[in-house]
Amino acid sequence: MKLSAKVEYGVRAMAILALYYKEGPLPLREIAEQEKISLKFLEQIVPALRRSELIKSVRGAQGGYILSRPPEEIKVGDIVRSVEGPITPVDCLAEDRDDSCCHHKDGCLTRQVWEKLRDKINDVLDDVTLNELISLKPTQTL
Amino acid sequence: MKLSAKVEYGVRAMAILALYYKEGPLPLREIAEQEKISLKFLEQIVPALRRSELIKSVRGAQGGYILSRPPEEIKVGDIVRSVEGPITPVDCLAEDRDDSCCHHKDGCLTRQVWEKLRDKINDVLDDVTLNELISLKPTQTL
DNA sequence: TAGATATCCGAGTTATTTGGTCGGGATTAA
DNA sequence: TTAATCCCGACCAAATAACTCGGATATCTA
Repeated sequence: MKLSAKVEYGVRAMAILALYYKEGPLPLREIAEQEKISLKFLEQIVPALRRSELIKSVRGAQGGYILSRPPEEIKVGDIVRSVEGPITPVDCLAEDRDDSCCHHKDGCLTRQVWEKLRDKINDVLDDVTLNELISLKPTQTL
Repeated sequence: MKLSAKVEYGVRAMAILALYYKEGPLPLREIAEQEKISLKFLEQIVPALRRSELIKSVRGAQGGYILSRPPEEIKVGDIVRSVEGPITPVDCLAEDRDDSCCHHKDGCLTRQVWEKLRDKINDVLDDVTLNELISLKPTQTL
């Protein structure tokens, strides 16, 4: 029950972009430095975010990335699903196989839990926007 | 954001054991057949459940496994955590590293979401007992 | 006591996924 | 024109997942 490093980095990157939202495009190099992420690895993560239209790219010198919409309109769930695809706790919930979950024709005993789990995960992640992420600021290292 | 096959099989196996709870120990062979799971793979999954005292084993001929407690007292969350360990959506929530989540000394922007996510996942899974699993019966293949 | 039936244990194997790296091409501001 | 930047695809190593296999140990039944 883990998120991939890609998702974690993706969300961190988006949080940084939220902080710089009003200041025009921010190059990946900056994000990579601030978050201590390999630039090359970051480059591999952001295309998904762009294709989902969560960010826009500005090519060439002085270019970079900028959020497509204000931070309060972007949910963490959007980011997670963009980078990792739809939330599917177990394979049999994938879209392509509407019918046969397991081999049981008489109804699978466990499917309901997994559906509920999937829905709740989406709920939690959709309940937090980038704006909340950067303003609820620090749980403080305490 | 996937559960392992072990967890999925583990929950399925526990559901079967719940169905047979009143009939004494059920051998793995039976479960393996009903759920079309490799016996040898099942053998590798159940020890965790036994060590967590969710099931008891009866060795020798006519032996098998039986739930340690009635189905209504066993939560799906118990099973998942038993087989897969504690729910940690991202590594920095693991127990051993209370302090440094990421490299930020000034408080990590994202940690809160992951904590919330972890808690909600546990909530959902702890909200369903084996009894509910086998009595809410079929979402019907529909 | 002799099977037969089970659990139990640990090592080995294969396939997939993850978490990257690397090289270079296309675009554009200065 | 040069330097900064995004963009794309191939490659790679390590870890993990999903099994398999062989056999030891316990115990019921006959």
